[in-house]
Amino acid sequence: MVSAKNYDLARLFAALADRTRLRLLNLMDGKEVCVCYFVEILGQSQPKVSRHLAYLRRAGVVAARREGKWMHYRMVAPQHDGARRILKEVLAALSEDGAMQADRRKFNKACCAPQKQAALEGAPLPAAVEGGSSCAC
Amino acid sequence: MVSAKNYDLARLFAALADRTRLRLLNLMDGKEVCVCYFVEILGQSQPKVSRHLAYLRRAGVVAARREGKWMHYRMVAPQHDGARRILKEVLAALSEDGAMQADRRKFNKACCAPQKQAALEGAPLPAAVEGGSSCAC
DNA sequence: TCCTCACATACGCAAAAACGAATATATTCC
DNA sequence: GGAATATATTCGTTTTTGCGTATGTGAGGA
Repeated sequence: MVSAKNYDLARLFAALADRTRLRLLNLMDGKEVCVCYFVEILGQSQPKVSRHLAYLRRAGVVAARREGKWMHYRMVAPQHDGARRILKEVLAALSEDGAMQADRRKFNKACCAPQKQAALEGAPLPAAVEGGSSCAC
Repeated sequence: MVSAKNYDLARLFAALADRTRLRLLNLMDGKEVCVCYFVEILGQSQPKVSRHLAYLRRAGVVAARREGKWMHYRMVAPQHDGARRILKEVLAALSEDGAMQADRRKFNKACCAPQKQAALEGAPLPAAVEGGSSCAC
């Protein structure tokens, strides 16, 4: 794929320059995830999560899809070669971070037994996105 | 080298989330550069350049060395494996950006004939840093 | 010692970002 | 149609960032 010229890297980094957004991206890695899961796993207020997702969407890093009452978010690979490579390294770095691993563990647990968490009763399960793997259960 | 645990990636990205700072890093790639060169090449005010260099220094991305009246800046490879890999991809991406290439060309021209630019008369030439290459003249 | 040069920092301001709280919107269910 | 649910957006405020301008600092030269 050919790189789009004049990609705004600074804008990409601004999107990455926030811990909450990095946590969201870490959870979205390889999966399409419902907002309610983000709220549950991060333990942050719904408006806060929603605002950060909107920021990522405006920066072109993620895309959203509606399914009934639920919204699913997934990462989108940038057209720009360099940006795509950077993002790949970012996700790799996140996967080695202790706090991010804790988020993933919590996510898997919730994903395997959503009925245990009142807020996730009936919510659509995260689904693997092309090239990614879903929950291990 | 072992990754330092709990590296603050968001902080790194904040340092990268500014076009002026990306231009500075692009020029510093593989070289140790005097502040006066930055000012000349970027065409920005000296306090502005100095402030952004200070920001990068506080973020641990660059280090400074005094030589008489002059200050030389160079990049420092982060201890953290992931951060180092990310930074490497960032520099690679920058090197493919049109505006960054223009900066580099201007830099090489000034470096080869500093006497042509009044502001660079007598200023110390950029020097290659370990693993980098200096000016091509 | 005083002046100049190269650079750093302080100050005041404007714009952007982040947040909690409240409210709006879209969809489903009854 | 009306209530309930999931999510988005707005509002007011506080914090952070970036900038121009002015000033401070350290080193070298006369």
